[in-house]
Amino acid sequence: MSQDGVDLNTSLGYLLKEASSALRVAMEEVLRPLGMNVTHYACLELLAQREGLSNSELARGAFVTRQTMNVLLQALERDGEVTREAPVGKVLPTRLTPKGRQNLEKATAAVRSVELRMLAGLTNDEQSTALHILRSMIHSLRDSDNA
Amino acid sequence: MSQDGVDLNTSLGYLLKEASSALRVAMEEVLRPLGMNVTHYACLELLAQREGLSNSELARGAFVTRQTMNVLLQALERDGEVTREAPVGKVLPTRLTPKGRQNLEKATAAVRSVELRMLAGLTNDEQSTALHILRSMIHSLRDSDNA
DNA sequence: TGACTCATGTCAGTATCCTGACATAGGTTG
DNA sequence: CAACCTATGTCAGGATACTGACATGAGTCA
Repeated sequence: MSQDGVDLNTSLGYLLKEASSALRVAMEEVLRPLGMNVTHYACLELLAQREGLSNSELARGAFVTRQTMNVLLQALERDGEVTREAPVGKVLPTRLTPKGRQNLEKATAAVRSVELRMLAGLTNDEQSTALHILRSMIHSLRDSDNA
Repeated sequence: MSQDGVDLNTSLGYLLKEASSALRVAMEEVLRPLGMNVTHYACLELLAQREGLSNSELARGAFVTRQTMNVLLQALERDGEVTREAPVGKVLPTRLTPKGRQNLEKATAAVRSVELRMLAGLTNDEQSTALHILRSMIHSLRDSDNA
């Protein structure tokens, strides 16, 4: 262990990864008792906010590939949490079932408690500043993605 | 695609994941031509900042398991980027070779350019605020990790 | 209308990382 | 000193996500 505070603690990139990792661990922790993982939860949350998203759209929103999201959706459909009925062309719009919506509710509560814990030491001003900063970072990184 | 800006964009947790994902993608992009990935780079950077770190310490610093870091270190040792000589008890301190240090230099430059791009739209004040905010989040999440 | 381009859903194969388990070294406590 | 507990390095096995590739539907342009 030796020391704990080194130069790396002044790197925004490293801290970003560390924070994201800590958040992921905390979320997995509260979602495991509910039989969910982060991708599973993200998928349901996305569907709750925008009904009828396609497989590809969900994949982008959850930061996984189409293939990964596809196997997840197959499992969710098998478990009766979502339905994928009428193909619009080649696109398969997905919708939450009552069961899926119910599962999501418990998960949302669990995840919200984690978010509140994460924001505990921050003022409202700091929170909105954080939103602004993160949006700026994302925008700057995406812009020259193809550089 | 339909709309792009939804309610999810006000969730700090989601934006954190999005930013981290974008940063990871951008880093992988610039590291690939150098024959590195993010974990590989993180390992070398950690060793440059603190000589003689053990496998477990490196794993924690790079946010992977001991096993994953171990196979990476074996590969790095085989390629002559690091050395693991005198076992202190059971601990195997790792050190950078000149070759490893040289590879790291190029990688650091590449990664720094990504970080600068990420911070392009932010003032100095915003950057230090971001450091403060991320540290607070990490601290709050870690505190009750065993809850 | 026909050719072209792009995005989608899906299949197969592979790489990557993690979980579980074990023996061992170090430190602590009685 | 001995018994415990923790942390380390390592091995095997399995889960998870990704890359590559294919055929199909939608939109565009001549």
